[in-house]
Amino acid sequence: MTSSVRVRVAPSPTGDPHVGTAYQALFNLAFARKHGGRFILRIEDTDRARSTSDSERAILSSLRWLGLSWDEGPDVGGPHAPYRQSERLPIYREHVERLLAEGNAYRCFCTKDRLDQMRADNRDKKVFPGYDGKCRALSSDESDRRAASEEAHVVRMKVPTEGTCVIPDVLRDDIVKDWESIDDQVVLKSDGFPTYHLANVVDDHLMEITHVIRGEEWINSVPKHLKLYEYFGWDPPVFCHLPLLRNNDANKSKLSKRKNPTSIEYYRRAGFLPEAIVNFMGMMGWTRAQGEEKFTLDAFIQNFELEKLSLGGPVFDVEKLRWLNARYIREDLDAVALVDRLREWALGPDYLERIAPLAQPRMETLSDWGYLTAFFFADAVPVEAEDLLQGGQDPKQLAELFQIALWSFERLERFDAASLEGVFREIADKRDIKLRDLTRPFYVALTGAKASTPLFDSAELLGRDLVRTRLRRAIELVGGLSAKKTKALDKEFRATFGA
RNA sequence: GGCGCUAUCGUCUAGGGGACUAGGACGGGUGGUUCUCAGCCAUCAAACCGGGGUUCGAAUCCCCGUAGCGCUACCA
Repeated sequence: MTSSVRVRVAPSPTGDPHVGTAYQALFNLAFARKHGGRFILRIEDTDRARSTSDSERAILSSLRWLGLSWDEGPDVGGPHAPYRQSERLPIYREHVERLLAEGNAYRCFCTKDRLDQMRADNRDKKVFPGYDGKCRALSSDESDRRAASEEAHVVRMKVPTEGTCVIPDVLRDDIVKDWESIDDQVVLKSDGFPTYHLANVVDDHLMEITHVIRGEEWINSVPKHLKLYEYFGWDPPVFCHLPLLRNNDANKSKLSKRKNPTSIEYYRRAGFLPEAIVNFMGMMGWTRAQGEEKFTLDAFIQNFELEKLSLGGPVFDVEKLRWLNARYIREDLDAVALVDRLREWALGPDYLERIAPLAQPRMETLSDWGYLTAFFFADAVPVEAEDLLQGGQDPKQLAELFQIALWSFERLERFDAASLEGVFREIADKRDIKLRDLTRPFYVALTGAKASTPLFDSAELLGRDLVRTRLRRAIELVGGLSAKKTKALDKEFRATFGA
């Protein structure tokens, strides 16, 4: 019947490579391989403000490191290139024109203020806060005239105002939603870029995607997508919405970097093996009844059955990952292979030669290398609260300083020594603390030692993820920050350090 | 607030009307092995969210609650 299976993972390059992306990539890949189909990587960089090429590079390299390889993608090409949405703008434009011409979409000239006001009102009235359709009523003459005079506008698709829509899903019973609860979605932004919904549908069709396997957060958007398929006269793909990975906190909220390391890069730096990570992600979905939990990617693919996935959002439990990782180290590597892995990981010349200049001035003998640089090769570093508080620091204030630094680091475009120094100088200035008094506890938090290699350079080499994890741990060590306190501090931070 | 999804040990899960005294794994406890530790072995504690139905029989099907999550953007 249908042509062969084609699936895709479509990350948005707006941050660190997320384990959730890898999780979805794994399930898509397994489904494709199981059915002899193709697995495609598409970059959804339609958010001009947030997308970066650094992020795209990092995502590609992380997925490749995990061994989740794709058959078509921006780097390897394929019959439906380009695979980067920012390079497909004319295609989207053309489809938007068609929607407009056929009366299935309209230009909307409403201002942000008006929309905000409208949503606030609707929310107060406790009704669905969607777009009220003001510009839907515009005559085509007026719409054309205003567009011709270059008045800023978006294009919205028309969504029915009554009746119901059925969302089919491989893993659930049909989901029924009232059209009334669905917005006239913006499909083309005022900057000429498409929104996710339009670009996604157009590309999935053009790239002949047969099964859309993606995160649960998209379920509520399916009606809009189905409508677009209908407007274009296309057959929709099969939908399958995967549960979202969760934090190990009280509420089990959607996995977020505020609470957990979510960057694949962190796990790499912390010394996890790619095959263990992939195995672990495979375990989150189902396990064989009495069976072995350690399995290769090939075995996972052999036994893969999309329909058997369990739907409760799994907690990403690093403890269990550690256990699995330990088994891979013990059971799958001999001494030679282990040394190879270590070299690949951090004991190769690239990393060592960057550390060397920092350690060298402080070495009396070669053997000093060990204690001077140990923290570069660690995940967590052994620190006690009293080490952090030496010099009579107030624990609460110190926790705040760590947190402020953490937030400042997140805003940094480049995580390099110069930028880091800038952050510390700014904090010292704004908080009226001498730079050396400010930095002292950071040495301890990051290196586990009172004296060590220079802070800014060391932090750069450590990288964002390890720095973040160690600072977060330091905050906990000195007593933590309550949710309330964090909120207040965040407000103060935005006020003093700029929004 | 509205709408949607989900619900088995602390965690990942098995289970799809009787085989459930609810199984496995992580983590935890105890004991053994070992020069220490890790490992390994043995062993213990630990769950069907609540309430109603349906049925001879329900973790499994239905309904109602509750809770968690998600969506509710010119972010994806």
